[in-house]
Amino acid sequence: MEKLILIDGNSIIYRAFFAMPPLTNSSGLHTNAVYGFTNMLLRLIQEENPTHILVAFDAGKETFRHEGYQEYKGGREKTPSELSEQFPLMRELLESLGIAWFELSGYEADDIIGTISKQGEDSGREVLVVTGDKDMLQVVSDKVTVALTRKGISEVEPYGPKEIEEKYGLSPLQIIDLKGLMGDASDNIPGVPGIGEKTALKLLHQFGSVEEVLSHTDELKGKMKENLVNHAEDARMSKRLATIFREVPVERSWEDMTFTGLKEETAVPMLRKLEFKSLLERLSFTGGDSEAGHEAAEPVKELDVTIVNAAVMPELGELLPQIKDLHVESSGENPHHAILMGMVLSTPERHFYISPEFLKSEEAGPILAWLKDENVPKRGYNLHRTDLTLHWEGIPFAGANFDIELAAYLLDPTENDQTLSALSTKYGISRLASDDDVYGKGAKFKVPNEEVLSQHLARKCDAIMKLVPLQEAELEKNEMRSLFYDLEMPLSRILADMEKQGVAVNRDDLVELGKEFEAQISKLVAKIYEIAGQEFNLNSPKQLGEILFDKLGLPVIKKTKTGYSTDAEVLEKLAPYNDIVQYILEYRQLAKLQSTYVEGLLKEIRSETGKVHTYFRQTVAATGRLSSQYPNLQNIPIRMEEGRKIRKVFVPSEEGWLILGADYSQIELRVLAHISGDKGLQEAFLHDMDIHTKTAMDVFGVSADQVDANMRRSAKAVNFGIVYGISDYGLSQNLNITRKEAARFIDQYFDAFEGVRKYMDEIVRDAKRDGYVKTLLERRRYLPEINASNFNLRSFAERTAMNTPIQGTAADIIKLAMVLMDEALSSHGLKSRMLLQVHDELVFEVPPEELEVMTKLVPETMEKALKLSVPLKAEVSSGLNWYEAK
DNA sequence: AAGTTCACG
DNA sequence: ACGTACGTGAACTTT
Repeated sequence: MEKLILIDGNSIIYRAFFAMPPLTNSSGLHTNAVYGFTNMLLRLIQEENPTHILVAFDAGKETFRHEGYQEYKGGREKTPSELSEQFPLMRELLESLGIAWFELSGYEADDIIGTISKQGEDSGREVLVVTGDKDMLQVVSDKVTVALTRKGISEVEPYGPKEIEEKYGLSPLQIIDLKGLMGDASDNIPGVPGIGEKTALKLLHQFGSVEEVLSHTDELKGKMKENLVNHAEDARMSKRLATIFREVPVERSWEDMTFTGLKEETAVPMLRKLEFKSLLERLSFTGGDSEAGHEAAEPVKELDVTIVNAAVMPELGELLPQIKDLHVESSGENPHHAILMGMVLSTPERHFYISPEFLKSEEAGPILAWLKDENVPKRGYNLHRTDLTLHWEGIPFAGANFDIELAAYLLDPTENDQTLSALSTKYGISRLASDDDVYGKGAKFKVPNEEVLSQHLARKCDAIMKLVPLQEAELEKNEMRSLFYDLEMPLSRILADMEKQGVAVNRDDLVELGKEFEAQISKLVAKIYEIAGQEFNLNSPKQLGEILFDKLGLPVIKKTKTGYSTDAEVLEKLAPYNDIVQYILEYRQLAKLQSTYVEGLLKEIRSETGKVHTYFRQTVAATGRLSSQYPNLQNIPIRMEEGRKIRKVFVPSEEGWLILGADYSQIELRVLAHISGDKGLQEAFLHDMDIHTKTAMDVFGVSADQVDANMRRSAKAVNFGIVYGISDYGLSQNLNITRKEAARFIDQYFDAFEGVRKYMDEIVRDAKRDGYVKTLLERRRYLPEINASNFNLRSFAERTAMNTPIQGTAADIIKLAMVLMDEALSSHGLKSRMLLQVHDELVFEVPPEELEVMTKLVPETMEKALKLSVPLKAEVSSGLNWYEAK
């Protein structure tokens, strides 16, 4: 016998919230309502043993009931943010448990339940509705039982036709009439004044329905008669409002609601994230090893680790073909200078520890062959680092197939602790000591003896093996398999190749440039000390502040947490008061160039190669962008001529070759045109117009030739603001205008680009509902603060919701282009090399005979990376160095 | 380890 | 009214 449980999600989560004491997980997320709801859900499943389950939610503020009666549900307290932030969590949890949920704009959960219960009943199935709302009793029948919550949510009381008759002396449908007469304060349904439950029941027992009561008012008397006559229309309307609509266009099939058991593989990580330990135990989802939950009680069992030596090699050689999991341990921040500490290869039963010495010995041949075989799929943690570490040891590595760190990043790019230890805890697999605990941190770092080390590394490899299927299930659930396997995994190998290649730097020219800067700096310092009347540490904002504001008496424009602000923005405003300010600004600029770019870059040049080898981090930026370290080659100066000269020292690594750069033109605004569907913006890009001029025309309502430089500048700032998730305050700061003027600009922009306005509204609304936003390629970013009551936190999350799909999709696109470019270079047999990515730009070094083909191939490949409703455009240029490739 | 400033997209 | 533009990394000073 099939049995469906229908749950009124809103009703239950509200009741759970107020019934449960406050509860947060360790990251401060409120979870009490989710906990209460889940508890009840699990109890229901256990007791009722349903074959189908659906949780219905209200969607949107406006429902069809508001059409006839604007005050419907008026006067309600705003939902506290501690509760509203739990809605997205609840939906996510339901999905991970494998329980269907549904909502439909314009309808309440009641109506969805009314509709589905009717369908169930019509097809002869048994239905149990769970809610805290008595209105729901109207759907009761032989087949449909309504369970009303009692005492918070800890108990439910089932109502069939018999129970309703016993309690009220009414039929289920008469519940509507009851509500029509007595009203409902919580929904702001008026009813008839002076008539409460007692009177209403008396009337209904006598006449049967609202209509009958109203047509027999002559048989009544006194105040009650008067009220009924005067409020007849209120009574009819109240009845209409209380009537559950049972014809909702529900697009959920019976199969969609099938419940065959909880989905352990996705439920466990979610319950772990919420830190619902008691639920995990109750479900005996302790996962793999049993120590989770009672860590102290059970001793951690030793893994079977074999230290590999010549004698063990034959045995390992036998097993190699079936090994997929490895962990290479190395120390040091910079992977290009990492020190190899050891390696573990694992089967489900056994772990093989290979010391650095053995790996470099003659006997390790089969292991090296295994490592470099691209047809052997390998799974590990940060295989990008593994590749680089081994590379500098002279050991080729290929075949990366599943990277735990990369998967963790895609599943939650804002989580900053993605260590194997943290992931083990999160997914509830056997505990893994943190590296800091095993090695000590900072100056205390020490490699333990081989027995301890090999055991720790084996545990890591064991964790990798266990995490793979869990993360795979989550990637699958989030529809991220393609993003992971087709984009990020291939890209990680490409990045490693680019980094190994490195970029040649002309050391002599850089030193020379440093001398020029030095000469200018010492002149400026002398002048500054002269005006100040004393020497001081110019690099100290504190000392500088004392000179400027206390000694020279300049006006204080802005303060920081710790004292006077002396940033460039403040100094610009102070410039008219004293010449010293201009000198300080110039000093700051040159000092930055000298320390970060001349001295900093010189330190990063590898003497053996004369190159810098940056490390592109693929798992840090919340939007999906890359970042670059040791050195950062994504922030080499370009805006100011003095700094731009730095680019002259980045040169081809081979005689006669050239540097070629190609950058996307307005990629973010093109992405916005695509995802917002705004016709005007799309039109502009289809005709390849100057987008800032076009914006100025539409915002100021003028023709192209009427747009002056200032209008274009303003329009450009507005466009930036739009991409960043606009706010009047931010724009006013940028353009140095009042907030009111900025607000007017924004309004005019949205009037001109209605599609963009609609997108911005919708993305924020979606984020509030789902708790996350997505890019075109399904990259996610969770926004837990989107429903916060704190204005600052919430506003920040709202701007992030607007910006991330744009910036993130642009990141997706250039990553796609890199994968395509890598394929194109090898399929065309070209010698040209991809060296750098700078968010919307790719940099190559090219032999002269390939310049022509590359000048065509690179922009073409970038432009076809992803098909949008507007064309992508890439512009290419080349020269003897990076400065000239502009 | 945190705060300030500034380089880039 | 609330008070900030989005995303990074490095150098330097102060705590």
